Amino acid sequence: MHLVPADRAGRRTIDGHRVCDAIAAIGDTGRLRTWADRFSLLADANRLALLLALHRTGPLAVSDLAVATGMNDPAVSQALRLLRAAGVVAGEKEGRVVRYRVVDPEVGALLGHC
Amino acid sequence: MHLVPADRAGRRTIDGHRVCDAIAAIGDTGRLRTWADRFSLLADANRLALLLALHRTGPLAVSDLAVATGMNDPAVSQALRLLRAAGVVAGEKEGRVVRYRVVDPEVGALLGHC
DNA sequence: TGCATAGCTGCGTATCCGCGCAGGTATTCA
DNA sequence: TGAATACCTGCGCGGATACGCAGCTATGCA
Repeated sequence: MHLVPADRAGRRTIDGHRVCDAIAAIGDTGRLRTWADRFSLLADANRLALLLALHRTGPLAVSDLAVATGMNDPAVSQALRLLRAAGVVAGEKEGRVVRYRVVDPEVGALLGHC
Repeated sequence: MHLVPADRAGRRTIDGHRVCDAIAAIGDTGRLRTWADRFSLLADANRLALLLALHRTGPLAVSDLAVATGMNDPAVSQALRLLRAAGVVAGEKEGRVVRYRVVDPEVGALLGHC
């Protein structure tokens, strides 16, 4: 049960076994980063507004999102680009209109809490 | 059904009624900010590690959290101060040791997803 | 073909935030 | 009483980022 990495093994602890439990509870670093990044996408009020609108009312065009949130279109575009790069939303082009929707089920579940 | 504020009423829309639906879906601005702030607390890998450790293994001392996460104690203290100010965690002093735990049920529910 | 609209991109800036470092306070024990 | 320990705080820096502005591309229509 020596889950403490070698570079921290010399440090004093209060409850050694609970430290090991905590390390096990934290789990893989990559998984941790993935979730932190996911939460980071929801941590901005404007992005959260966009995602809630898409999650609850279905596919919406960029202009409509801009009007609904009070942002101007470059800001909406930039936010959507970020979310699209993260695989959270996807856009479907119909003529010169692009309608976005939420495609990440994990994020969808988180949005269900708000 | 004129949910569009006066200052944006002049802007063009693709689907006017869906814009109103979206505004209703976004809801109150204050509630939006509250949730964005909540997600913001989970958006940092180190804070998320602290919270997961506390959530899954119960009360832990600051030093033990520092060893478990690889942070040094000032960083842990500062993170815990932030979380305590937000009402997410609470510390109980026993002698010269302070053990923290998660007290916000909303955040606890979010941590259950990771 | 010419014009208007929907959406995207690059740039510069202002802001925020997490962390390391040094030092301070409180509690325990010899 | 003095030393060691657990925790907290202030300061300063480096990095990330969200937004406004200007300009670009693509599609539809007269």
